[in-house]
Amino acid sequence: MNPSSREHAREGAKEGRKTIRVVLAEDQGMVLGALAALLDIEGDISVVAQAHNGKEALEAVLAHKPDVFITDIEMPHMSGLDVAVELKRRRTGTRVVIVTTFARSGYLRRALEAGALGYLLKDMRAEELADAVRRVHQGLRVIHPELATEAWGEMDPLTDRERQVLRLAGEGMASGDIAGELGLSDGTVRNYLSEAISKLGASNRVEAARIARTKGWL
Amino acid sequence: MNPSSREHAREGAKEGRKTIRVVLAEDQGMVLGALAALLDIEGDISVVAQAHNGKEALEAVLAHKPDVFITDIEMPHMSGLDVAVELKRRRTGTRVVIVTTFARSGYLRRALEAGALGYLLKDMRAEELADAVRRVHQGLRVIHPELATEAWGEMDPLTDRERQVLRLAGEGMASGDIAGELGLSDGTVRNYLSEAISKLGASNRVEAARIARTKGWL
DNA sequence: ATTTAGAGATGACATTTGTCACGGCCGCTC
DNA sequence: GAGCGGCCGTGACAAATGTCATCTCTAAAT
Repeated sequence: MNPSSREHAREGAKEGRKTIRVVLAEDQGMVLGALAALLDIEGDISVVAQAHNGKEALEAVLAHKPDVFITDIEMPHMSGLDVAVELKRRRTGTRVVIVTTFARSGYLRRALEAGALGYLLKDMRAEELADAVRRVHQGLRVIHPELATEAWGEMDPLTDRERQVLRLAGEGMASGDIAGELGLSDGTVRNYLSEAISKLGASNRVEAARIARTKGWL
Repeated sequence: MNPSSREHAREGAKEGRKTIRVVLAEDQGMVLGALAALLDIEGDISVVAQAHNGKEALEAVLAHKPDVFITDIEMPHMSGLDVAVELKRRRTGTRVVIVTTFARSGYLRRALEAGALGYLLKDMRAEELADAVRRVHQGLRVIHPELATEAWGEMDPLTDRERQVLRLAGEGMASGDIAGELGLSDGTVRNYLSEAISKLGASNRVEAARIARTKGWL
């Protein structure tokens, strides 16, 4: 926030061997633009493309081959995690930094499995972002401190069906409707819900859905 | 209101225009810093203070007497709407711009009642923010286009009790627990819920809570 | 080959939830 | 003063929900 300490000379914007090329993805246009502005202030970082959703993001990364790809998780069309998985599969050398609102163990685990090097929360100080980008660019891992420590193991105990049923129940659908939607019997749906409620230590479907949601399992 | 305290008549801006002094409030540190960076790029806008929550924001506005106050809604301690209400009560001349994720009619209505001149959504293009600030500074009203049109009347049909009960029910609490929490009878709680469900055209408490939440009535 | 686990189902049962009809008590307004 | 609407309660009833035991079938793991 002090523009006076800008001793990075502008001498070699192009030939300067050290500019880190970045692609940014974030669905909220205002935040996207603001983050780009924030990073562009830094002399050694250059935002080469911005994307408003997962599909655009994937295309942008493949087209520009940036050093670092910074992405939100919850976006239309394709989540940031999905994009990370796809990039890992394609073996692009791009390092991935996840920037999200949610401190959910499930998200962090999936991010690391997808090969992301950075996982940061949006309530971090803005000044630390550029530094995190530099660290990740060097191949270092940067995890938000509150998440890095802890026994953030807590595996998801739900089976696919349980998760599926619980998600619909959390939206307010009745057991019968869920059964119809998934082609199951009414009793089966109630069984799955009962199991999920018990596994999560809840006392009804709504609380169970709430718990699963906050853990990032839904 | 004619505050002639123009001691800050710095002429850093190339044009003859005086700089617009802004206080920013937003709970996510990264977004806060990024928006500040975005605005500081503009020659005629200067961010004089940043706040991470409602209480800080109120103090900052009272201390700095900015031309424009830009704030998120959902923040710890005090919501942006609460701050706006308090500023109106104290008759500070500061113009208020709400910047939020949520396109909820209830929020918009309350913002306008609180005297806010701007109501913008975060998925707007970032470039438009500075322009909105300038417009609001001139006393013009700037409402996000998608909200400005439409029959965004849709008054909240819920009574205080119904809202209160529905909020707890939406968290997963059982009727009996809600009754205990609010010092009511079990049957009364069920009556309120039944009323709310009927008013909102839902078919159960969960759906009712979901509907109320998306409308900004909860 | 045997065990284990997920998916799917049924029937029975107790509890919770949603609805309705009907009271009462306030405070406001016409 | 009568009427209205919010608030609070009761009792009764139907429907939805949650729990349990028990059963089949299939695909993996030991």
